[in-house]
Amino acid sequence: MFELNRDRGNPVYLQIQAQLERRIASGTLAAGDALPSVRALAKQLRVNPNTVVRAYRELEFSGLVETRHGEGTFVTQDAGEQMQPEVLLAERAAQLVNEAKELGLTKEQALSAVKSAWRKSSKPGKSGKSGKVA
Amino acid sequence: MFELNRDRGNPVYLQIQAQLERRIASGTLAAGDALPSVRALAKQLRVNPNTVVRAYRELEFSGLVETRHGEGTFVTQDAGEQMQPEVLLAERAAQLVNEAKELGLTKEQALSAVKSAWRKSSKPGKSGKSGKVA
DNA sequence: CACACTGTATTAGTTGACTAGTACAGTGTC
DNA sequence: GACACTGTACTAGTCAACTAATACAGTGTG
Repeated sequence: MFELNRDRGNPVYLQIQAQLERRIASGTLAAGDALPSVRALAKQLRVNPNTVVRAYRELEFSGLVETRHGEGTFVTQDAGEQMQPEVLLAERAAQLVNEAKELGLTKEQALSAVKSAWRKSSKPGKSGKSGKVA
Repeated sequence: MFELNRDRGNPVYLQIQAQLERRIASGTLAAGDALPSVRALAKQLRVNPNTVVRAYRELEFSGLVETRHGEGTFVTQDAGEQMQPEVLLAERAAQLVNEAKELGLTKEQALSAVKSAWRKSSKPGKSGKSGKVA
């Protein structure tokens, strides 16, 4: 069910977090559902319980789950809402707008950049020389 | 001239890199100009020469400067080009388009997200509950 | 309360990112 | 070649991120 890379550079707890987020986004985990207990998931993934805890904490911080000591960890009511594609994209859009304004660009220029990027991403297109992998 | 924070969490070499990028973007450092020597800048910043080297290497990797052993480090011909606001924004736009496609959204939805973000960023606007600081 | 489950807290080991110290190597001028 | 500059390579120390080991604490059922 879960798949983990134990390479350095992409921490296990982030992978767990991401996979749970995907399940919440897809509705596999719905509001009110219990997540696996930290011990159960840790055993399944052959990982320390604390690593699972770390993932759950991240999810809790972003409001997707809530934990009740002694009971378990549960998907919140508005988790599905937060994982709507439009909501997720809104974060990136905010970043882009932020940078555009810092650079002194107009709204039209920002929109134009997106259109252009959309075009380029449809065709493979040859890019100019190198670039950061980031 | 240069200002450094020696806090953990934002490495000195990245700060040097960023400040040099700003000067290239603004034209203070033009194509063909020599950067300060690694020793000179290191002395001025009270930092190890290798830290400056690290910054120069990053700039070289992104094609903004080129180094000539024994001579110095120089701004490349197309550095100014690369630092055009439109070019910089294009990277973010590509990220946004990428995510939009992964989420299965349309071009119109992506554009709409940007417009909406622009609107929200103009007014202070009250946001909903918490959120990642990221 | 005993028990079996749940999450929580404390402590410690490993590892890579970052910075520094110091020696090496190329360029140009005298 | 000597000298004063330039970048380069190697080695080492410090620190925070990540993971684990293990003990602590709450919940619910018999």
